[in-house]
Amino acid sequence: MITDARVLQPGFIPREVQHRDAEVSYLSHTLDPITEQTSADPVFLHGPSGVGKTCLAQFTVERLREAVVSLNHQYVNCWEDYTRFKTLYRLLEGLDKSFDIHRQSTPKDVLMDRLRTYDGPPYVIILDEIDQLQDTRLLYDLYRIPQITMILISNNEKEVFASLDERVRSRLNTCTRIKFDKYRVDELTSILHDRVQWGLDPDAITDDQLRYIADASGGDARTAIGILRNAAVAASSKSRDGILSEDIYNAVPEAKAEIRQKTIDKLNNDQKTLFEILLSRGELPAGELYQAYTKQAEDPKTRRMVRNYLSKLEYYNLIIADGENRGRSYRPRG
DNA sequence: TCTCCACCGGAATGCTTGGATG
DNA sequence: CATCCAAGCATTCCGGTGGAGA
Repeated sequence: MITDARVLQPGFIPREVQHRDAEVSYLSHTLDPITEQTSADPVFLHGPSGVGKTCLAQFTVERLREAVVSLNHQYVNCWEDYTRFKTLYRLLEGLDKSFDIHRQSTPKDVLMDRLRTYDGPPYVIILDEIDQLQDTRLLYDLYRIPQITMILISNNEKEVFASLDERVRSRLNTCTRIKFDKYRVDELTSILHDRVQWGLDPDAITDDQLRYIADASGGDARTAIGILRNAAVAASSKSRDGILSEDIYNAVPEAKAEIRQKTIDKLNNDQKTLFEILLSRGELPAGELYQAYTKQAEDPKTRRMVRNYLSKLEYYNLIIADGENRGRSYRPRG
């Protein structure tokens, strides 16, 4: 029944992007100078998760590559590579210039120097989840490298700009910003329909079932495709040639749990402890949470460090922080 | 309305780690 | 092998904030 599993994978880049015509043409237009072998101004893509920001950026760069004779490009997820070193390392990797860098610190800033001396064709870099970068001056440094064109992606426009260093902000304030809204149910349905066409037997699933999935995913394409994948896998493991509604009902919580589990796996022990306390006890004021944590953790960290952990958990959408200052309390999400 | 204080989060400083270097 | 050094994590210090209670 599954004819091509790749199109149901999270990182798959489709050959056509649907319902984002305006965004695609806006982005391509901004990147136009690259076809003349010069770099373009930075672009900032923002909007909630699962609305096609990453997909569209990669898709557009892919298309640009077909039109331009020579062009280097690289995608970096700043959630995973959030330090200056790791980000720079990835960027050099994209130019095949990282071969002799093996450790976390060759002399002071060799990586940046090497990037600065790059004088090849235009280098288009996609920096995803830039709000996770701990050193935002990196953006300023990259901005000043003439060959580099930056596509910046983030969920939260305001927070990013608030956290930026003054010099970066004044530069990026004027750059092109493209806002992405959540997909509507009919849009998601047709996106799913497209994936089915490439990845499943045509009769495996009905339009009504696709619409149900689209509705259940809350406008998030990643979740929707995850649900479709799980339902398809469940059906084919039972050697059926079509997806039953039952497969879909089961796949909804499964897919959501999968996405959540992926982020939980990235937590360290202290962060997990905090999250588990909130899961078992529900909402807690900050003080009580810290007390519970010190009892449970074998080597409790300081209050300040715990605040860092909690803000990380909040960013990961695992917990919700209510209230300001003195009255703040934390509770698990969902 | 004023004062207190729990809590937030920025910044400076300290500690640990592990590849590089002689 | 000993030493060096910056990354990365953690602690310390501290000003800011807003709700509770006098």
